[in-house]
Amino acid sequence: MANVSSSRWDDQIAVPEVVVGRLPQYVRVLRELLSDGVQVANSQQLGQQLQVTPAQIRKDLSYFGRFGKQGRGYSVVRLLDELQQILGLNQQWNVVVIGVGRLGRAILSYPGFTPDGFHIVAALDNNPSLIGQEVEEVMVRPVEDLDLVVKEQNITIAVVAVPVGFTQQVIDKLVTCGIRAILNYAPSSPQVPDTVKIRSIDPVLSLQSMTYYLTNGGE
Amino acid sequence: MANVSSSRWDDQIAVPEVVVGRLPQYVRVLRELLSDGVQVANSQQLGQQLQVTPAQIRKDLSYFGRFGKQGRGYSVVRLLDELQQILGLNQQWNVVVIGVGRLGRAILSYPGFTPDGFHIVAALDNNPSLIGQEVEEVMVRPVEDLDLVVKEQNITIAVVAVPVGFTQQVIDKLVTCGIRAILNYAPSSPQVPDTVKIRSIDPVLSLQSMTYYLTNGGE
DNA sequence: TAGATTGTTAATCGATTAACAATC
DNA sequence: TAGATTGTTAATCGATTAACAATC
Repeated sequence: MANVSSSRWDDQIAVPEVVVGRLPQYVRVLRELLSDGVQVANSQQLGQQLQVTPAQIRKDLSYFGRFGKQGRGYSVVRLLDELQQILGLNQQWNVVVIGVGRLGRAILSYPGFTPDGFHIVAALDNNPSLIGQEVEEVMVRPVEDLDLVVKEQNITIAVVAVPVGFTQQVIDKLVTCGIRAILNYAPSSPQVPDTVKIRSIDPVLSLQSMTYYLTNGGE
Repeated sequence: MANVSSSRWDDQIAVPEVVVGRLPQYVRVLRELLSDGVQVANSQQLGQQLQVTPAQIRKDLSYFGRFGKQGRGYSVVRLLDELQQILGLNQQWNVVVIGVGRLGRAILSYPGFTPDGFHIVAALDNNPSLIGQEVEEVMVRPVEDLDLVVKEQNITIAVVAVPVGFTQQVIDKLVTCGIRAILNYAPSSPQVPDTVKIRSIDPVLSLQSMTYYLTNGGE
């Protein structure tokens, strides 16, 4: 019942960004539970693991569908699969890294991306002495080839690891090429149109927001 | 006037965590303005740079004091210095890195911490073949020495770069040693008492929250 | 069936924004 | 002084939590 067309979950209600931000954490916990052999979990148990209230978990999930069973809870495999589907984690994503300096190389050699379906298939730099070199099985190409590389290799995500002064111009180029998801490692907050998503990895900002508590309040 | 004791800004009102989280970004923008030779900026201009409303900037700052001049705006040097003071950025912070694997070494060689006053003065691992080695001018010591090292070198911040399975136990040890600020690079969400601040650097989570928009909504 | 837990609505809480008197 | 912009209060907006009927 109540299956009238106007009640379909994806009709109008936009999902708040803060909810989307929590889903990957749900996925992580569900994977753990799955590998621990847990078959069913209720919102109470999930909430405990995730440090959020059970009500929030149920509310968050309700934006996407009805995945639980009253009186029982959620099937771990089922919920995991649904969330992975929703987030697009059941597919491969091709990634280009811009900037093959110290940081760029660390990113290229980081083994944590591949198991989650993020494949670094291209690396660009404008340093002539790097171009043509092979780094972690990826050939370094000039930044001018960006457009070409993105099309050729069906790339949808870019990781930016260039010096801070070049960040904005590189990101502008990425946007022009049609890239709509950017992971920025430079200590800057570049501007993008709101059709494009960007996340910045910025350890110094994280440290600086903690020293506040070391300096003041904390007895 | 209105300087009665009960109206002092730091009397009761706790500063929301979300406000503290924005201050380091304010600092960054102010530093840019300073190096561009800008002497005065109003909340309108600051808001533009930071992509927030002028009202939010004024409100945020009002938690800490009255730094502006009506009709003019804020002195860039003055405001910068005040915020650096509030965040504790005018002092040096000694940092220990736990885990000297691939990631730990990348962190040790990252040049972005030092200019902001974060000095990595110790590195710990439990791999016997690493102990005693010097990495980026820091001698690797066994994890058992943690307590000793923290005391000896007056360390207040820890960076965790151990494999995910060891994260929680390492963090428990840090908490026991009195560390109250932790930067965690492992893909996990460790539990800490709420006297301790922790921030996690997790590029995969960031990517996963963006693929949602690549998969669905984005026309 | 009785017990448990969901999905959802309504109440609460907190953060953002608007508005404006104070004042440089 | 007139004009501009702050600091702050009140209004709005949005997110979290509580509560409970629906239902497994």
